[in-house]
Amino acid sequence: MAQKHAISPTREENYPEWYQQVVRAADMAENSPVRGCMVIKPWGYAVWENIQKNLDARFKATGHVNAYFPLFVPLSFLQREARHVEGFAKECAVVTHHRLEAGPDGELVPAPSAKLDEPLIVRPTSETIIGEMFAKWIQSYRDLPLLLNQWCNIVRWEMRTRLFLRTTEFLWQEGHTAHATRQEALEETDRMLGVYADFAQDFLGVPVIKGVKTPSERFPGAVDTYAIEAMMQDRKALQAGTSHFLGQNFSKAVGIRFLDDSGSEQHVWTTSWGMTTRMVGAMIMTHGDDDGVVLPPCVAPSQVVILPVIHKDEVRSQVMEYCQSLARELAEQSFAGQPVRVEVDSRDLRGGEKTWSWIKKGVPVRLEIGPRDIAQDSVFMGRRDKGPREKKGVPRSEFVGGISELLQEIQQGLFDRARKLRDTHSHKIDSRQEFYDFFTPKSRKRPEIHGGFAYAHWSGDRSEEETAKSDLGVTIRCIPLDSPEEDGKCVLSGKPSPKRVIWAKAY
RNA sequence: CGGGGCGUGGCGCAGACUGGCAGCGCGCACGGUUCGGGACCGUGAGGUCGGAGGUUCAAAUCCUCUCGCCCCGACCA
Repeated sequence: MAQKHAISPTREENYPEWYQQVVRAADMAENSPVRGCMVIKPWGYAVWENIQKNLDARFKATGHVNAYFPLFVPLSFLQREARHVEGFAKECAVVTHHRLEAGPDGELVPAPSAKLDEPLIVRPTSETIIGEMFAKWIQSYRDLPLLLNQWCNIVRWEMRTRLFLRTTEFLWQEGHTAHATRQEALEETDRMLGVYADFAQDFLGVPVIKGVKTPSERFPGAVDTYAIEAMMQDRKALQAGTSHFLGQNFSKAVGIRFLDDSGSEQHVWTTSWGMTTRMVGAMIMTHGDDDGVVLPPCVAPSQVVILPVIHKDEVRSQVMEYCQSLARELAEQSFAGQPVRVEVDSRDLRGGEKTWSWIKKGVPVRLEIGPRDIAQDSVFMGRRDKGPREKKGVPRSEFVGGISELLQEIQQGLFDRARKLRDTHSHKIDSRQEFYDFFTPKSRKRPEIHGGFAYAHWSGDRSEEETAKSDLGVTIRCIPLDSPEEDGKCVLSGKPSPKRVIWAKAY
């Protein structure tokens, strides 16, 4: 008896629970014995590795190089930038001792004699420690720009966590750059925002909007925070990457000075930018369906999985040989500049179960190969962007020759579908009543999927943001960079406004 | 930190009100029948019921204390 869907509940029934079940069914990650920390399992980690590989190439192509800085930051470093401390102090893990010993009850306790003179914090971000090194390395305008990136883990002691979307420890990259002029630093901030947007859209098929954050949503210590915002299938916004223009805030706090070409002392202008394992969650919530994860081909660890159909031992070697040669032939093809990634699944599992395991993992293309297909020199193909039973036979040579186009078609199709969903649920809103209606679910007890992106005017007043947040749980996600200047009135206060901003419920 | 809920084989749960041999479904192992499909039948392995103390002839169940986790809120990539 076939189930209707592989994932229960469906997105419609209970979106947050659907998400958890999808991650689980795809075997991508699970909660660990450590509070708020996840274990990323091989399939999930392979996705992250592909993200890393592609992003890293984009960083290199824009002139950045990788380096590595310590996991620990002296407490006093954090304190140097006033707003920075304020923002991060309440979520810092602190190391106070360097040795354990048996306590009165025989249990291990931190040794009083091994108390650190100055506590260390586990980095929640690395501006201060990297800035400290920058100050040593930068003397002259000839040392600039300095364009570094590091791949590492971060700890932020959040109250509530969810796999990939928000975990106490997470993986990310953080770019840190120093420039001679304000203009150069602004250009860098914008360039990296562009890199993130292109990556999200072209690689992960996640449509994003580039924008600047309001002061209340700004990175602690930044002059301006830019972000890319995406809409998930529950119509909530997810911040998918940030690029900060830090001005001279950190260079003044840490003392990063140089002599310019006229011999006068200046402070450098810095930027920082980051993207995290949250992107895996963003991708899942953008493309996933009621049968599980749907992976865009670019990021899929395996783009094609071959499922040998063997129901008699006599055909085993023939079928396996055909599958192996097909796999080799496919791997000689290329997609997005790389060899097609193919896997032959020879696990000792029942056919249906095996097929469904790959559906739940989100592999773009499945090929079922049995004696019948071999006789016709064809493949029996299923696509993850179509229904699980919507399969068809294709002549082998035609399939192999067209694999690159097929993967491209799936990649593009997923992006288009996601953009359509976002556009369908994005509206210009001009009255307070309409605004409240848009963000109020019909059923209060069990809120249905509702709302979306409201393009509405905002006067720039903080109190209006607070009203929207306390009344509706809605915040300004960003002030879109590409939206035109347009005189209007704030949808909440009626005060004059120069531009529409995006309001939404957010993760 | 405020409000709710839950800890029972690997996973999901029942049993608790009214104390009486620790159960069910899934998964797992083996055998068989099937199989271009998430099949079925049979057999089997696996639990000191989160922990400590108490009441009792007898505690998963009642009482006291304690630890942990999840959900809703505030915080957030």
